[in-house]
Amino acid sequence: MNIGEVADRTGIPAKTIRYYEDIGLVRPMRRPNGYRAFRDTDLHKLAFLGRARALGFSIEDCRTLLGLYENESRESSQVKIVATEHLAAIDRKIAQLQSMYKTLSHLVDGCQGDHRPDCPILSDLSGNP
Amino acid sequence: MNIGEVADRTGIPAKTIRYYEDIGLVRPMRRPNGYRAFRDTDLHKLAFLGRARALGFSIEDCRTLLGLYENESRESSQVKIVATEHLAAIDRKIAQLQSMYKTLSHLVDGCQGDHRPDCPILSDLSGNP
DNA sequence: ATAGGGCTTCCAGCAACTGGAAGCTCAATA
DNA sequence: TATTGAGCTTCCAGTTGCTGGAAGCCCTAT
Repeated sequence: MNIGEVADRTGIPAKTIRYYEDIGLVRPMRRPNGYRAFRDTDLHKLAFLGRARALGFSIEDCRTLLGLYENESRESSQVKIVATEHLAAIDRKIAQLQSMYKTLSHLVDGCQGDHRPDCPILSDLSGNP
Repeated sequence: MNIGEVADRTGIPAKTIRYYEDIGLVRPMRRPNGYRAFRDTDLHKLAFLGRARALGFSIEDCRTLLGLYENESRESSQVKIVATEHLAAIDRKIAQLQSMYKTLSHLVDGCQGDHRPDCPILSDLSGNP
């Protein structure tokens, strides 16, 4: 399979697939003409990566997970640790965004949004109590 | 004021303050010895930036907001538009993270986390329905 | 005089791509 | 058969918002 078809089938842009090869996440064969030749295993790996990335795992986490996936003698606890830590990070991020949302939505609600310059958003940002 | 004191008082690292000068967000004066000399207005601007960044505004948004802040003839509607769009972006981000959280927490819950290799997290990532 | 801390600049690197240029290859058409 | 045009290749640069480090000047205190 050429890179274009792999891109179509996985939904991962060709550019990104090349990047993943660059950083050693996939190692497709090469044809005599220099084109990458993807096997089904490469396709599966890329689909795996696509799903892991969609769940927000970092590239390094993806590398780890892919390694565990291909390691017959893995222990599910190893996978669970990675996923649990990521889950906690997501949770922290959500909390942080919700805090921003809360603050900002109050400010926005208080802003008239008219032709006059007075604005509680700017007041708050400028340190006005 | 030297950069160190400004950093202490605003909580913004000196490195970051220099970076903000680089990209034109602040323009401190210079002493004859080459040191940056920050006035109170610079301090206020940096504090403003710190708060805006803490609310998740992008640097470009910060530039806009700072411009509006300093513009006597602004209209609060201009501020409100920037803030409202940012609020919507935060909302989208929260929704995305919550979706990830939901999926991943289900998978984590289903994982035994023991010495055996079987793991629903990897099964899911590998495309197992 | 010297030690230290603070200040300066510049260069590089992080994550995870993405865009673009220059150039080769291949399949299909005129 | 010659030539399009799409698809492939590599490499370099840029994105966002810093952050670290090196080399070197400045200032104060001992």
